Amino acid sequence: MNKPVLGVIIGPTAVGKTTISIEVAKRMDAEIISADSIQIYRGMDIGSAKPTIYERKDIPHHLIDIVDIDASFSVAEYQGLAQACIADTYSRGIFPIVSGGTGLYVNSLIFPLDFATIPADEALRSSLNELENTTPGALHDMLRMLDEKAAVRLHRNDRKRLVRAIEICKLTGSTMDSIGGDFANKAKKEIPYEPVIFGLTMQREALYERINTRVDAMMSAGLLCEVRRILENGYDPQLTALQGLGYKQLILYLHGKYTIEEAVNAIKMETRRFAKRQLTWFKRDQRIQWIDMGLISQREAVDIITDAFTIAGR
RNA sequence: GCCUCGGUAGCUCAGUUGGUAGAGCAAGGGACUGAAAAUCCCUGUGUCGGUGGUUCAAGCCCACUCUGAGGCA
Repeated sequence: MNKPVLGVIIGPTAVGKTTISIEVAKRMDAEIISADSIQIYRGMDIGSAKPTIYERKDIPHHLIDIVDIDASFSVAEYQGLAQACIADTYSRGIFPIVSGGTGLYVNSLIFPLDFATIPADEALRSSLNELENTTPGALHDMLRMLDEKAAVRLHRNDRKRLVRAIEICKLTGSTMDSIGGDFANKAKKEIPYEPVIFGLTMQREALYERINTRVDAMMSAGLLCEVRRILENGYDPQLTALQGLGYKQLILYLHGKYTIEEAVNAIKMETRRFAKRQLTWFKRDQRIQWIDMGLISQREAVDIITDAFTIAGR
């Protein structure tokens, strides 16, 4: 029995996913499901490079503007919403295209990942962080007692993951292994669709050039006003959402920690590094068919992807 | 024209009494299961401005030379 096809378009920031995805969707009367951890936030438009209302008017886009900036959100929630969204498009006879650059969000759909059902426990988290501050290495030692295998896998400095692992162990009394699957998919679980994945890429130098240009464009489009407005609305600069590229650095500028030039340069630099990390993330998924956007035109890329999606979908 | 101080990694610089170099940042590589634009790990990068000389041995000493900054005239 054939599983329905899921179109997936991934790639580093600024490579041109938005345009390509929309063009492919137009040709196929498809709908787009965003896999972007910043575009989910209402009010973060310019800095997150959200497709504009105009770009979205012909093609329904899902999972953009779904929460407020101070909402707590997680991959697990994303996975649930996206799976429901995908199921809904199938039921309406529509082809779904997942498009985005947040590796973990994408993987939550194209790997059979089961996230532990334990929500965040802020009190536990802050006390664990406190403990690590006073006794460095304490978290790793603690996890070793609770879940030897998880402790081996995590570096002793990787605070966030150590905290999360301890959180799960403490609240369930069991280990990570017994709760979830893993990337290697040893459990041989299956996802309910057949992903056809295209990765957009480009020579590093060209990509970096595009990033620099795009950051300048964001500044002329009024990113600073957007950031100012967010702060005026009373949002705490410490919020996870506001650690996003462009927001974090402009907040530092507004707080007088940076000159405007320094802030803009920092945005460019950190965006380049982010793109590198995205590439590292996606590199290991052998199913991805890579398209070098430096070698072919946008139109050709759209042709290739549309054809592949269409043929697979038959 | 003279004097002084510089020229060492992509950048800013360190380099002991001569034993062919090292920090930070940048960069590259990697990890990633409910914060992921987050978090974390690893790694070099060299005609020491050039040419001669002294020396077993020169980034370091000497001469010449190119070049930058400042000062004096």
